[in-house]
Parts: sequence; structure tokens; C-alpha cells
Amino acid sequence: MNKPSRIQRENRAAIANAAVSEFSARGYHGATIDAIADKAGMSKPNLLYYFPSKEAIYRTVLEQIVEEWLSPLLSLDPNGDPVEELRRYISLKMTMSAHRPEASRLFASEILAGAPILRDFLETRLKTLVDDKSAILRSWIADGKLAPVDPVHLIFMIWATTQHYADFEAQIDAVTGGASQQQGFQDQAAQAVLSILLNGIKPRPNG
Amino acid sequence: MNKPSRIQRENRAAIANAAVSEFSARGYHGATIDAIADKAGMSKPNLLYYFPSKEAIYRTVLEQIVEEWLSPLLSLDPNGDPVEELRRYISLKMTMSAHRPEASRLFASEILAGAPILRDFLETRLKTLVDDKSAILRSWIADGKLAPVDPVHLIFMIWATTQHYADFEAQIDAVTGGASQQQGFQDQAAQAVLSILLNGIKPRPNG
DNA sequence: CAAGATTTTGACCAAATGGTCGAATGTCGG
DNA sequence: CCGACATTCGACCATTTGGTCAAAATCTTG
Repeated sequence: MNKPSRIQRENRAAIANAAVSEFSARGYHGATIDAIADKAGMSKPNLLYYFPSKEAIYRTVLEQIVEEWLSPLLSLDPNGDPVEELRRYISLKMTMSAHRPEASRLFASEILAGAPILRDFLETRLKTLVDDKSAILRSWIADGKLAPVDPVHLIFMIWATTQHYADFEAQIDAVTGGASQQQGFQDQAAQAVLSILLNGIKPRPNG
Repeated sequence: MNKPSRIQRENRAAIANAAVSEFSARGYHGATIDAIADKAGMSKPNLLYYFPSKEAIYRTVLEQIVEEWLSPLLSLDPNGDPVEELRRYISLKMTMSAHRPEASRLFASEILAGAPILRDFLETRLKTLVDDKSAILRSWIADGKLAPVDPVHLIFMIWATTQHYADFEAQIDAVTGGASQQQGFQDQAAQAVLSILLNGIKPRPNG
């Protein structure tokens, strides 16, 4: 079991891709092993040769997504310029939302359902990370470089606004008449989000 | 079929409540008629005496939620003070998010799945409403009473941030150590959201 | 190229689930 | 209190679906 063969690598990757697509579009219960196998170009028993169960596939793709998900926040630099650091972070998350909407929706779907699989991750690694980064934000506020807002809520707001463009794509498409597919829409969205959030947290004279 | 009897009213209401709870917690496919019937205190055939199918129950509760969902935005008053009107709107949405998180999650779940049932509603009534209210926001911006941000994106950001507290409750709970249940957390959240959003859209000297 | 290991699949199974039906029970106006 | 109508439910059915298995096909390697 040590070295996965070429076939193993390819098939596992194909399954993971198909699974993200199916789980994100239909939810855990709505997705079927058959459909995932089809989309991955193999039979159901063949898929089950690579993963022991539907839940195992789900866990695997969730874990991969969670890793991607973590990295932008990790890179928030305490020594950088506060507003610039946040601009970079928000831009990064907007880009991710635009490039991997299915992954975002799969993650959202898991949280919506009460995070049955991810609860432990959220309570440990993510909590620690948020605590750390909150401390940085707090120090920036103490230095008068940011307006005094609760750092945890600021982080939540950044998550909410950036992921909204992926998670609620169907609604955004409907309301804008499909604009979200067109070139430029994502830039426009990023600009609006950056403008409101950054102006919202820049230090103000009255404190 | 004209006048529903007392029994009909009670049972339909019990089913609708149970359905919101089940659909929001498990998703459309994860919810079962049996579980909804159980939670509503009746047998499955009895439930199917009141609704012809699972999908009919789903449509019914979604429609009810959508009506609630619309009302706060409807009441945005073009003659009011811009910042005060938005403060009121955001506060209202925060309150709804806190009081009916399950409804919010059921709506979110439908949108996540691509809005198969609500697409028409989104493209017609909601689009019209957003177009109308965007015009109001635009006029406020033209009058220099708001910073120049794309009104549609502002609306999206308000939806995203306010509903986030209901939709991602599991994540928020995990990261804050369950604080979202405690008294005061919602007020704190509302304050942070209002502070950032309102400061983000107040007119700025430099335009 | 032979033989062992790996990969693939058709056929199948058991459980879950949406929905039906007919008979039993309850409700209510007259 | 009766008869008509509304309500309830146990038993049942067909389909879907997660998962198994043994045999076949394909690789890989000495």
C-alpha cells in the first residue's frame, strides 16, 4: 500500500473531482455513488475498490477542501500594513470563491447541515487559527491602525461576503440576469467588497 | 376544500414546522417523510393525506419562507435617511437570522443546490425588487448621501453578512466555543456588522 | 512470456424510502 | 343519536441505492 501506482493516483483524483462536483450540486444524501462513478468514468464496484464507502469519499474531499480553505488566513502577516494585509486576504478569498465555487459550496453544505464531519476540525484547528489571527487584529486596533471592531466578527464578515459569491451563485445569477458569468463581474464584486469592508475598518477620527 | 377545518389547520401547521426543521437540518434528500411525520406527531400516510408528496411539502414551506424573506427589503423607504434606513434594514435581517435560523438555512440549502424550485421566483419577483431598491440606493449615492458603491453588491453583502450568522451557525459556534447561544452575542454581532457596513458606505470626503 | 498481483465489472443483496389502499376510527351538523 | 364526511393508520409495494463477491481482464515484473 505504500507507493500508489499511476492508475491509483489517476483514479483517486478522478473520483475526488467527480465527488466534489456531485456532492456540491446535490448534497451528501442527494449524491449517489453511481453518479460519482459515472462522472469519474468507471463502474460503481470499481470506485468502491478505491474508497471503502460513500462517507469515506466525502471525508476525503472535505479534508482536501479544508486545507485549501485555511491557507489564505494563515498567511495574514502581523508585520505587514494592516489595511494592505486585509486587502490581500479579501482579494485572495474572492479569487478562490470565483475559481472553486463547487468546493466552496460543498464546504457550505457541510456547515449548513451542522458540520457533522468537520465539527472537530472547526473546534480545534480553525478555532486556534481564528484566535491567533484575532490577536493580530486586536493589536492593530490597539495601535490605532484599524477601527475598533470585534476581530472575530470581522473575520466572519470577510468569510460571509467572499464566499457568498460562490455559495449563492444561483441567486446572484438570477438577480443580475446571469451577469456573474461575464468577464468583469468578479472584478466589480471584488472592488465593491473591498471598498465597503476596507472603508468600514479604516481608523476613524472619532474612534 | 374551501374552509379548512381546525384539524386541517393544525396538522398542516405542524407538518410545515416539522418540515422546516427536517429539511434545514438534513437537506431535501436527507429528510424523510417518516421523520417529518414523526416530528409532526402523525403517521406517514396521515401526513400524505395533507400533502400529495414530499416535494409538495418542500415547495410549501419554501414559499412561506420566501415571503418572510422579502418583507424587510420591501420596507426600505426612499424618503427616509439613507444611513438610518440601511441601519434599520440590516438590524431587521440580523434579528430574523437570530430568530429563524432554520428557515434561513433551508433557503440557503435551496440556493446552494442551484435553486431548482426557487429559480423562477428569484428571476422575477426578487430581481424586480432588487432592481427597484438599487435605484433608490443609486439616487442616494447621486445625492452624496452614500459612498459610491455598486448598490447590487451592497445588497448582496448585507444578505451575506446577516444570513451568515444563521447559515454558518455550526462554524460560528465551534470557533467561538458556543458563544452564539449566549445572550449578548447576537447584539455584539449586530453591532460589529452595523459598524463595518455603515462606516463602509458613509460618504467620504474624497468621494 | 509466465505467474502473481492489481484492477475491473456483471450480478446480486438488504435496507431505506416515497407513495398507495382499504378498512377502521373520529367528528360534527341536523 | 345518526349518517355522512373527514381523519387516521397498518400493511403493502416498487424503486433506489449503498455495498458485496467471485470471476474476468489487465498489468507488471522476474
